[in-house]
Amino acid sequence: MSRNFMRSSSWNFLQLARYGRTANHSQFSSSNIFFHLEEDDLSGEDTSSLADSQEDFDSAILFGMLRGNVVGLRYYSGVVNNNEMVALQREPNNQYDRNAVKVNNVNGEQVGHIKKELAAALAHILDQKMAKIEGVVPYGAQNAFTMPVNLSFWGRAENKQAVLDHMMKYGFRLGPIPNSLQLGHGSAKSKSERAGPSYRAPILPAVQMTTEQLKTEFDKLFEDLKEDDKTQELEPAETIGTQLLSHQKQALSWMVSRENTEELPPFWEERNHLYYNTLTNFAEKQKPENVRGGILADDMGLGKTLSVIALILTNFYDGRPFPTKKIKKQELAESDVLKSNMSQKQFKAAKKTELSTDSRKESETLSQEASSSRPKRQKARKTKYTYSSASEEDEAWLPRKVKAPAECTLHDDDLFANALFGLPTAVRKKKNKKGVTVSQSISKAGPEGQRRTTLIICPLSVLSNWIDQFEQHIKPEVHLNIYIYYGPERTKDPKVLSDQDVVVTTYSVLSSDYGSRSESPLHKVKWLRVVLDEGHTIRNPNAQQTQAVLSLEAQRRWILTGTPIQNSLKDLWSLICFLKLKPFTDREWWHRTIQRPVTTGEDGGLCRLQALIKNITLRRTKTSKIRGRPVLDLPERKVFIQHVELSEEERQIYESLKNEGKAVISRYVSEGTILSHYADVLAVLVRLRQLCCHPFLVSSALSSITTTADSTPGDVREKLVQKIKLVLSSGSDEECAICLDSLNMPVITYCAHVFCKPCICQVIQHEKQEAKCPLCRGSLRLDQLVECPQEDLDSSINKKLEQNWMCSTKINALMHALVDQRRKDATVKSIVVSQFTSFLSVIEVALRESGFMFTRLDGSMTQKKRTEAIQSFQRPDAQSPTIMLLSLKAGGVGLNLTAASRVFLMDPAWNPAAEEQCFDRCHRLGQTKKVIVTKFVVRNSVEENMLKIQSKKRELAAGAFGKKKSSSSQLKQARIEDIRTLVDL
DNA sequence: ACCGCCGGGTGCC
DNA sequence: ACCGCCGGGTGCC
Repeated sequence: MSRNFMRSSSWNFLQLARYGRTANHSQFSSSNIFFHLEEDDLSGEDTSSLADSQEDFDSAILFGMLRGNVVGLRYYSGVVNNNEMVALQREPNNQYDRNAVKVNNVNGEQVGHIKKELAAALAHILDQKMAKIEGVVPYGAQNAFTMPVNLSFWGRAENKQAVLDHMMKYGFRLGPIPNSLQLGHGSAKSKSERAGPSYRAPILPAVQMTTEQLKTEFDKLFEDLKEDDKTQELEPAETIGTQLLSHQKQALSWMVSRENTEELPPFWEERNHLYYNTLTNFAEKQKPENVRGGILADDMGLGKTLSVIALILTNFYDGRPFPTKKIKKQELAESDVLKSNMSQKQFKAAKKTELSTDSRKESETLSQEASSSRPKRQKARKTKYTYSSASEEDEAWLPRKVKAPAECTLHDDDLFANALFGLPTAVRKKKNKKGVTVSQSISKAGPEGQRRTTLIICPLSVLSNWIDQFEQHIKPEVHLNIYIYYGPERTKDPKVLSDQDVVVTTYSVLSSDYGSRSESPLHKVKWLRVVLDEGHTIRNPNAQQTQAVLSLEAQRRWILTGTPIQNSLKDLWSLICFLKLKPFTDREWWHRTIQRPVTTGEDGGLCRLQALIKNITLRRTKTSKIRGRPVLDLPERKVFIQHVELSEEERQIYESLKNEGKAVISRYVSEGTILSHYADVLAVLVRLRQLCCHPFLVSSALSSITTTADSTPGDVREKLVQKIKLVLSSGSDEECAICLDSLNMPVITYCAHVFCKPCICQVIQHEKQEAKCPLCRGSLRLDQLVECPQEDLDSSINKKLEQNWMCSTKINALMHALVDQRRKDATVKSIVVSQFTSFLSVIEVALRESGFMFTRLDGSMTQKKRTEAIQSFQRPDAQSPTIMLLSLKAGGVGLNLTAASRVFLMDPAWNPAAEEQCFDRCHRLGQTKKVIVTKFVVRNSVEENMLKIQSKKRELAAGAFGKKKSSSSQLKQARIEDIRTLVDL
């Protein structure tokens, strides 16, 4: 590898990691300790020349302040108040001055211009993004011609001097900082049970973790705000057939009140007939519209879906429930047939078809399956599913429930409308495509017009769950129209959608529709309500998916997520945008008023964030209590850390590899180049972690990564192959930056970024010659993508396994526990989790030897096989496997493995949250037994050091999102210390 | 703008 | 006076 390539590739590798931090969509999540350490490590590199123009002024410091003037006030309509924040915007095409800088108020209305002499100095700084300049008008807001403006200059520390010098050249000296102005598998079944080899019990006692250690940062935000007005309960509409739990009634009450509220949004006050924003000091006559929605951030398993279903039916229209009034029964039955919807059974059949197909392609013809197997007649049922097919489309847009005959009278329409809304209606004539004139009722009154449709957007994996739950919880006699907008036969007609009560679709369908904008019926409907299930999937503001969601038109907006803040405060911004919270939908105001104050630890910053989140979020954890009783009567859960000691042979191999790694790392440390050799450091650590599990895991293919040679094109390719293997085996959160899902057919780009093959191919196709890497904007070519030779990693393991099987300390400890458990109670099921799927393969051998029945779930399995594995494991019969081998990242959030009550975490994860989520797959609603989690950690190894660093990070985080960090050099030193800690240097 | 600047009108004291 | 001074016209970038 040439020096040059080494530099650029490693730079990109790092860049990828850093991007993961800033945009939270890299395969390395920021929770990954390594990459967390990255942060602004690249600040010294030539980042500015790269198109990485993301506004990451996260680590911005204040350079200084300057008083300037805003001129030309009389030409613009934008007004400001004293002390109001203003935004500066370059106007390079101004015909009078290429240096022009506009001054806008919070609403984006132009107030004036920066006086030209100053603008001449500022233009370069703004254009080169050397600093971000923020303005506040201190006084003189009422002036007719000019007004003063206090400008504060923010940027990366390394740009400070250049900015000061530049300003000086133009005769401006930045002043000091006035304190007051800082606002600113295939499943394998063994034969019969037999004893198998015996395993020793671990020598060291298991240590239980305290609940405090398990507490997440997000929950800390809610801690001192338990004295809420969110304890009111509301019984759901009678159309809901399920008895709601107390906390679900609270959720319902809170959601209904948020949808119907007339209160001002957070940080707004009414002051003498004007509406003031207390953060920006912006005021306007028009009342800022309240957010009719919010974030339901309950823990997984508390019933968010049920709460939303209850909301839809309870607050169906204008504070009223879904109508229960029966419309002529005959007509109803008739309409059901005419609409040819699927029966429940058929839907389930269709669902299986759906699951058998690769979820990513979303190409199965759900509706075709449905319509081909559709019966001629069927009984009325509780929930109607409307499917689009060519023959139905023309009629489907007719008013719900009643297919209006062509000669439909005004009277009938009125009846219909009244039954629906209890409101006066007007009737207008409309022609459908066939030219048959029918009548359609349109509600005249009501602030929401005729909107009545709720759009639910969810990941494909939970789509069927929504349908199941609608069926389960709505009384049989209630006829709610649900349209599943999915599959190639989905309607193109927005009218079909807007005549439903509920439309359910997936993020990927929405996103692909959005790609052909003019065609998307989803974007033409004025929705009553849009619900985002697993709403954190829109956390990357640059993703097309997010754009597709944000461009939906809706009055009531809800986000369901158990993890609103996954990595950083930034995750919240997309959510806030979706909720249309003024003024935060504009990135600048979000930064200035919330994000920066919090991250820099500014006074009151956290309080603001708390106030904001408290206002729009309802969050209960499984341990939350209502009137002193836990919201869910979940059996207790205990987490034990089981330390194990390596055997002498293992220790020998470990120490020799460790010393080898130490030598490499200490050389980098002394050269001061460690931070630019991350791939090497990572490789060392991965190998050590693998050794802690089983020596077979250490792939010889990875060991050559540190060798440096001259690069031929073949070499470059080989390096890329090694890099992708490293990424795939590192156990870090492998996520595709495009689909934000776990990697499917991973490929690595020439610039060393890893994506799903289908995802990146789509990008290349779409952008043709111009295609650029979504992460670093490096050029992309189809023929330069390198795939991971999948067979390599696994086959080498399989060969070793076939040839000479051997045990390991961890396998010994696991098998001891499993055998012991089987002796005590053979019905207890266990989940065995590892980040290394190859380790799962090794464990398989041990399980077979001891006659355990097991199944396996990992990321390489098709959706169909996954479902089979889950179903067989969840079955209560005696033939059902008692052990599930699970790869840490496999399966979506909804994965339900409640059949298990024991979890064995074979190796510590970088991300404690990933561990937590894994435990929750069995510790959730439906779990009847006490759950015991065992984390195996090898004494005196990287694993133990990983735990040390994790807890050290937790302490450092102190405030929810980490206060002002130390200087960049201190940070770098800290990272180096972390690496040294990991290898005992 | 109750300013600054511009350019025309004007011109002893 | 190729000045000074006066007062009207005028006004972002």
